[in-house]
Amino acid sequence: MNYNQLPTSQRHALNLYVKLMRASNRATGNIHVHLKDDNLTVSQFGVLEALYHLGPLSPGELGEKILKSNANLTTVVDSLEKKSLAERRRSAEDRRKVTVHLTDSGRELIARVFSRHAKIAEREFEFLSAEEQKTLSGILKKFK
Amino acid sequence: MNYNQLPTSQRHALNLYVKLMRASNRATGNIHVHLKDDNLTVSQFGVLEALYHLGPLSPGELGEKILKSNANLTTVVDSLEKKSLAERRRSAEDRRKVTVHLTDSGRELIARVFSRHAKIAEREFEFLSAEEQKTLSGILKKFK
DNA sequence: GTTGTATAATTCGACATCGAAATAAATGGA
DNA sequence: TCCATTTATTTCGATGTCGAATTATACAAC
Repeated sequence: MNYNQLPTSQRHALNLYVKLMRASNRATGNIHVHLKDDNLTVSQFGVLEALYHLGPLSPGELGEKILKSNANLTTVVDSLEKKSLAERRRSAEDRRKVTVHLTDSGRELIARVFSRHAKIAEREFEFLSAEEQKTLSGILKKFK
Repeated sequence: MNYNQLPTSQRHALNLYVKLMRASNRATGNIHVHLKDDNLTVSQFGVLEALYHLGPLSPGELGEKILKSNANLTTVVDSLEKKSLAERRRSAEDRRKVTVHLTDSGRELIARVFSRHAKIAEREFEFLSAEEQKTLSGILKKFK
């Protein structure tokens, strides 16, 4: 079976889809490598980073940030608590609500890891010219 | 802690990274939804599709195609065999080698699912103009 | 032939992830 | 006040995924 039988627009869309996956996969892969040095998963890093830059958040909010299910957030936060990198605090006014806070050692860790992450991200894209990066960014922004 | 303290190039790279993840996540999410109708995971679909368009492949080759580990391929192929969508054949010349083949019902299924997939991919990107799609494709091609 | 090295796939153990069900707490009527 | 509904999170069960170790086979050098 051959792709050529497809309408052009579909063929182009499929190509675009594959390239998009390949690009994001490559990026994630490289991140993954450096996170392993500090024994963090991508999700754990995502949570720490969100807390670092946005302050305490609920599991629900964290799920939206890192694009994972609520159920999964429970596990991720559990693992961060076990490593004493973050902690849950239950709201006194509304006891259904939980906010997740960085601990001192969590903050110390994410500061270090994030700065490395930023450098790696920079390297990751430096094969594109500033112009290309700008164009790419402009187009990707339209994905909602 | 604030992003603004970072060098501009790092800030831009981080933004780009986030946008890339968001875009690919959105795409995968939509795929996922339609695959569930036929009880396929993204990996299972990837394998079926590769076999459909490229013919019989080894687990190793399939792993490269769908960007998953060899170990995982064993599981994915197992699940396809269990559903009688694909089957392993061991090479007679070199008995270490295995090739995975579509069964008739596998071929029938992937033909149907792939055509739906192509339509969904088309819809997925139609919010971008033909011009933008072309530009995006050109830049993403540079990711190797 | 025997041994060592390379290669292909699988097994194993440890997590990550999801959707659905369960739990807990707040809230807004009758 | 009590009940139904909504909201936030967690638990549960099933899969997916990885890296490392294992198994099976081929091949080359001696």
